[in-house]
Amino acid sequence: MEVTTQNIASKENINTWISQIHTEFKLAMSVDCVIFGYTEADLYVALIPCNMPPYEGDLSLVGDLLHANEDLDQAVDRILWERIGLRNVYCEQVQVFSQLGRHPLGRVVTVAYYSLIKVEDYKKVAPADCPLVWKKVDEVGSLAFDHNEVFGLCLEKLRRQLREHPVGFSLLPKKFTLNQLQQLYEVILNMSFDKRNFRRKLKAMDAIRDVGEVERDVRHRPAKLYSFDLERFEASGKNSFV
Amino acid sequence: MEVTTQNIASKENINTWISQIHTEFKLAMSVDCVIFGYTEADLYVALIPCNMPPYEGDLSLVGDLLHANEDLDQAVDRILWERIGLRNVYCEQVQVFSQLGRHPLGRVVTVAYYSLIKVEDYKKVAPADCPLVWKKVDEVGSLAFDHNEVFGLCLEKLRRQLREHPVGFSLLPKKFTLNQLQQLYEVILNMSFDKRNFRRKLKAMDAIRDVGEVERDVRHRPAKLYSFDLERFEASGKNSFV
DNA sequence: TCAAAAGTGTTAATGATACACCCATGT
DNA sequence: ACATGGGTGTATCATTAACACTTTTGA
Repeated sequence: MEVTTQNIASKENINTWISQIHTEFKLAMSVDCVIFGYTEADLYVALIPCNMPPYEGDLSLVGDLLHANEDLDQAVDRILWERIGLRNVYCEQVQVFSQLGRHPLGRVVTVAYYSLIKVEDYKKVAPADCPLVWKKVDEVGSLAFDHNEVFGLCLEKLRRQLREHPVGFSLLPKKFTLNQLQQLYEVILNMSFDKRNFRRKLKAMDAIRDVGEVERDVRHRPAKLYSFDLERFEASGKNSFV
Repeated sequence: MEVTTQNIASKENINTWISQIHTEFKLAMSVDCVIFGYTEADLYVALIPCNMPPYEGDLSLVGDLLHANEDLDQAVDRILWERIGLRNVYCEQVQVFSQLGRHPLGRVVTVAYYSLIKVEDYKKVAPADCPLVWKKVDEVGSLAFDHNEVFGLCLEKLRRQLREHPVGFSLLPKKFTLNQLQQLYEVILNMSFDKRNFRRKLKAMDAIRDVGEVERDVRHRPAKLYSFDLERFEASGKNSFV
């Protein structure tokens, strides 16, 4: 930290604020969603062809401008509804990108969010004319704008959150087997876990509850079903999943 | 996650974007800085009296509008220079607050940052007419706008970062004693550590280097001086301080 | 010689990792 | 009966937490 002589701002008053807010500013905000799509085999990200010079032909994240009558969280919900056809999707704000010149058409400050959906849920409601492209997260090529940076940060944050918070359960049925849960962690984190250690740790977390049922119609020993128990997890004060 | 029928957005094209960016939007962005001031005894936060109805008389965080020719990081640097008289201050972006109606004068979306300075550095350059008020972080009362929420999140993030990243060294002289370092962790995290365990852990991190000197002019056994060694720390791949 | 803070090791408890076999079901 | 995935326990190692005395300097 450098210490130098002072340079005090001229004091603003209400009138300068009002005039600045209403006249000086012509700035747009957008939201860019890193929509992660989960399957039991892989983690994907939703991309769309970009039609804006100079990025025509590249893929970009799914985004839109913030409207005047909504806050950012509402904008994310709207975008997911309009583009993906899903509501009540798990979302997290990640970071703001405000670099001058990041958008070719003018001053657009964007806020990155990630969200988590099941690809199968999307498939049920996917529009025929929808240009969405799903790429495996480790096969994302060069994206439009600064979207590679945005994507990278969101993937990092997703993985950090998954390790420390009960984030993944929105991707499983209400009742799930422990193997489904482990598979989810393995796919998203791109690593593998020892089955016994994974189970021991998970049970010690007080986050899941045996619902007393088992799988049906499998041609092997049926697995017990569990459900996520948010109350018990929060009461236990434990943290950090794996 | 709820799956329902689709509601596809009408496709936008470049022209709609351009017109939206340039006409629909009249939105201001601001930066609110949670400026943490460190002394060897306490952690403070810098506040200023608010002169904006309906919050006249309350204290608020130090903030300003984002100017047209700067990005957010630059705005933070400018604010710290104008208000505090310091440059090259450690800063981290924390979160965006975009709730409708959060600002009484219009649509202002704010981005929260925290920054770390030494109170003594500020005192050297503090302007006589400057209305800055330093409050201990656990004695912050009710603040203007949504600034209590902003402050709380920034304090949380500071503490998380301090535990996991080499953040605190900007608050110490280039050469410091291990007790100074421990005191810093204790003050910011508001907890105490065992001296031997703290040292063992810190040395195991490969983050500090004995510079072969000792304190002068103390009326007790002089402590060895250490310096932070960023290169060695990054090379070691270790993480998580305490 | 006294006051004041610096410095240093060991033990116990806890948590993490590695590892292999039997079980229940459908076909 | 066999193929398939489900389910379980123990031993080792690494990490963390608790704890008290001697050392060096200035006054």
